[in-house]
Amino acid sequence: MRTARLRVGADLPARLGRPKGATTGQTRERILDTAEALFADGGYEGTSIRDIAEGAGIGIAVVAYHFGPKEDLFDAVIARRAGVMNEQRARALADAKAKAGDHPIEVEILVRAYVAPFVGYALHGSAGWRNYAVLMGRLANSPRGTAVIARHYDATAQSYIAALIESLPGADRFALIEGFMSMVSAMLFICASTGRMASLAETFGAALPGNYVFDNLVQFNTAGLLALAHRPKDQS
Amino acid sequence: MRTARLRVGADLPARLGRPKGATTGQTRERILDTAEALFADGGYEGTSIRDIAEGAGIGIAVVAYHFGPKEDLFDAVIARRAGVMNEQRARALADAKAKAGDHPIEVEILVRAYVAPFVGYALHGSAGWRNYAVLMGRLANSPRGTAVIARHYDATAQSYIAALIESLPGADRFALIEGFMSMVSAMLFICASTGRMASLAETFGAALPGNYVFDNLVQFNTAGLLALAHRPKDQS
DNA sequence: TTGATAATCGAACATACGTTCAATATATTA
DNA sequence: TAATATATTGAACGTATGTTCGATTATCAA
Repeated sequence: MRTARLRVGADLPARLGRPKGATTGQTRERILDTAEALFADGGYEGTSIRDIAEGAGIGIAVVAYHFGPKEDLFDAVIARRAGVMNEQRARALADAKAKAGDHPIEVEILVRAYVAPFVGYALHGSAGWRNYAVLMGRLANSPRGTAVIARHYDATAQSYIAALIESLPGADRFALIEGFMSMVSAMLFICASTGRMASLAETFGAALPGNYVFDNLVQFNTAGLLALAHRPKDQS
Repeated sequence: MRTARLRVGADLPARLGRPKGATTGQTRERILDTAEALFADGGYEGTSIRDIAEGAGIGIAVVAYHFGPKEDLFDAVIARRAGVMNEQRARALADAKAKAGDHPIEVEILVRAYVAPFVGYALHGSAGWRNYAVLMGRLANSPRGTAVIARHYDATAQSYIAALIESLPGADRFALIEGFMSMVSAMLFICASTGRMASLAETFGAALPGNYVFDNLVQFNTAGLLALAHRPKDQS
C-alpha cells in the first residue's frame, strides 16, 4: 500500500542470523519510533506491519518477535510515553495542591498543569513526541483509540476531575466532566494541527511564536470551565 | 475482517440480472446509510467494501457500479448531509445578522447558531444523522478526514470566523481562529461520545436530558472566545 | 568448550482487499 | 416491437495483510 517513506536509524547488516552488536533495546526503540510515526498519519488499520518493518530497516518477523501481534505493538507505542506524561501531570497536581494549602486550587492553575506537559512535548519536543501528539489526537474519536487511552490515562484524568470538582463546588458535576472532555479534545486537536504547522515551519527555518498557542488554550478553557460553574445545577 | 453486523433495509431478490422494482435512488441510499454506519465505527481503512455490500444486502460490484472507487463513496457519504448542515448554518447566520442590524452579532448568538444544527442532529436526529456525527468526529484528526471536511465545510466555517472577527474587533485574529477550532473539536468530541451514550440509553428506554449538553457547550465556548478577546493582541 | 538463549532472515500460509468483467434480467425509449 | 440503457449477479485478478516457522548467527552461562 505504501512505498518506502521513512527510515529510522542506520541500516543494520542484512545477513542471516543474529547481527553482531544487536541488543534488544535498540531494535525495540527503532520499531516503536517508526510505528509511532506511521500510526500517527495512517491510523491503526492504515498502517501495515510491513510498512513499519521497512521503515525500521528490519524484516517483518522481527516486529512479531519483539511485540507479538499488531495490537500489542500499538499498545506499546502508547504506553511508552504515557508514563512520562502521567508522571509530569501528577507532579504538577501535587505541587498545586501543596501551594494551595487548605484552599481549593485555582481553575487556571489546574488547566495549566494538565495542558502544559502535552503542549510542551507536542510543540517543542522531539520528532517522536510530536508524532505521539498527533497520534493521540487521532485516537480520541475511535473506539480502539478511546480504549487504549482509557487504559493508560484515565487514572490521571480522574484525579484532575476530582480536583476540579473541589475547586468549583457549586458546579454541576456532569457539566464539569463535559467541560474537562472539551478541554482535552481542544488540546489534542490544536496541538495536532499546530504541531503539523510547526513541523512545516521548521522545514523552512521558521519557528512557532513561543507560548502563544499554549496561553490561548489555557485562557479559553479556564474561562469555559468557570462559565459552567456559574450555571444553575439541575435542569431538564 | 468483520462478520455480518448490520443490515439496512429488506433483502432484495438474489436473482441474476436487474431486479424488478429497482430504481437508482433506493440502492444508492441504502449503500450510503450502511457505509455511513460502518465508516463511523471502523474508519475508512477499517471498513471494507465487502462489509458495506453485505450490510446493504447486495453484491460488491453494485457498490462500484453506483459510486466508483472507495474514495468516491466516502466523499459521497460526507457530501450527502453536508448540504443540509451548511444550509441551516447559513440561514442561522443570516438571521442573526438581520436581527443585529448595524451592531455586531453577540458571540453567544454566533456560537449557538453554529453549534445548534450539529448538536440537534447528533443527539436527537435519526440513526443516520447520529452515525454521521460520530463519523465527523473521527475525521477531525486524520489527513483524509480534514481534506474531505475542508472540501465540504470550509466555506461556511470561514463565514462564521469572519463574523466572529467583526464581533470581537479587539481580539487577535489568530487567537480567534484557534478558539473557533477548539469549539469545533469540542463540539465533535462531545457529540460523538454523548451520541454513543444516547444510542445506548435509547436501547434501555431512557432519554438524554433535553438541551443540557447543548447549553453547556454554548456556555463553555462562548466564555472561551470572550476570554480570548480580552487578551493583549501581539506577543511572542 | 559446550549448550542454551537471543535476535535476525527469508519464505510461506491463509485470508482479505479494491477493482474489473462477462452474463443476465428489467426499464425505457424509438 | 425492437433497440438501448439501467441495475444486478457471480466470479475472477492481482495484490496486500497478519502471522508463523525453520534456518542461521551471535551472545552468554556453565
